[in-house]
Amino acid sequence: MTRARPYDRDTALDAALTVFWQKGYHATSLKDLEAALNMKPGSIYAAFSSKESLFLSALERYFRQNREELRSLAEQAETPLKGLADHLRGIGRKHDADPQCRACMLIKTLLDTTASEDMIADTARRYLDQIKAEIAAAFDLAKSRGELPQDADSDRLARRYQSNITALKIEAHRGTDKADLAALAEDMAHEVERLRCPSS
Amino acid sequence: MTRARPYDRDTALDAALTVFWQKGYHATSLKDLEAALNMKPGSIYAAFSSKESLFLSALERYFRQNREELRSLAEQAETPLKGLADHLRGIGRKHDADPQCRACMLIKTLLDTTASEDMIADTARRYLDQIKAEIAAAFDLAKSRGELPQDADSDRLARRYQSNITALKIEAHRGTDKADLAALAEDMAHEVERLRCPSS
DNA sequence: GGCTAATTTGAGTAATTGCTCAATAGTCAA
DNA sequence: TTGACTATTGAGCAATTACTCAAATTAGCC
Repeated sequence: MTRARPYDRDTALDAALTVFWQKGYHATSLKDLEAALNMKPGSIYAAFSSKESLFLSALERYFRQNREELRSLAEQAETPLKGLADHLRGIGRKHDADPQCRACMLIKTLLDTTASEDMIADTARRYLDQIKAEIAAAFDLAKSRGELPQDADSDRLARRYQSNITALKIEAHRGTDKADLAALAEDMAHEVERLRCPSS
Repeated sequence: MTRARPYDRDTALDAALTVFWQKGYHATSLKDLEAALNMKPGSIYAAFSSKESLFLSALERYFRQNREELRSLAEQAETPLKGLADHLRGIGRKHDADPQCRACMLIKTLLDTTASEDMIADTARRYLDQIKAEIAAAFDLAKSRGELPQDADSDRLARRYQSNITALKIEAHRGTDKADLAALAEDMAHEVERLRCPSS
């Protein structure tokens, strides 16, 4: 019996993320993971210690990707506010092939996690807070550029904005059709753009 | 050994709903249910046939309660739009004892459900659609009373409104503190009230 | 080629899963 | 009191769970 090619950590983590995203932490069995990672139980445990630890590593990968996406979007945007508005439109337009992977993985994790898995829920919460901070930074930038009034409350706006993303992704997961989803995203984007200072 | 008092269906369903709400469908074991319902496995299966069927019955109960709450709120409201806005404020104010039971059970179910449990996911989707229809009816009423412009799109407004409720409840589940949650709810409520016809 | 260290393997672990059913306990009309 | 009927019991089932480890396989170095 020949031995399989040594695993590649990132490839394995991506595969794990996909399964966990599709089925959720509890509903994903080691058998599922063995199939997805193409690794036998022993290898999985040698590499990742436990199912929980593997999940946390996959979740971290998801978080990093999302944060990076958000940052690069902020950099490329014409103005901070337009960047935020267009990001919403982008989510509304995107229709992932897999309908099970449309909701935000962090939110899904938060709702799927029991009191007996503090570690996981706390991690998801921390990541969500960090993303909210990124959003708040974008609103701050908009303020410093005069795109938003000086007395605008960045944290409050960020919370509202993140709520919109959460809801929009859940709506996509729910199966809302393309046109309706785009309309919802447009409503949200419009709300962001209405914040703009008349003078700017 | 004395026999336990015969079970009361609604009491049992409420208990089941609580556990399922706290832990989710997958993470809830029959042992958990036995303890919560104070029934032995045999009795549970005699009464509810299967874990899935018990879950569906509990979910239906949750749905009926929510629908009723929404309807009675619509009836009592000063005006339809004010009723909808105040409902959001109410959710923002409410701080349930159990932080695991703050997110909407239908959304939680939708995200927790794998492809292998179509029945459950589809049921949750149907219930969500019915609730959306109730909201749309409230917006329609607002139109017929001149509170909303005649060209307002009730379905679109309803989708947006339901998204707000989803996000608000998830934010509560996340553990956002009272003041911030209330502020978020106020933002959402304000958005509803801004729809009002200037003439009304 | 031969040696060593590092990986992978997969049968097997104990514990838990959802669930069954023969035995038991209670109820109530006759 | 009896006996027929219903509801409850809980030990126990096969299947699955997360996980382990001694043996097998490989790669890297001399």
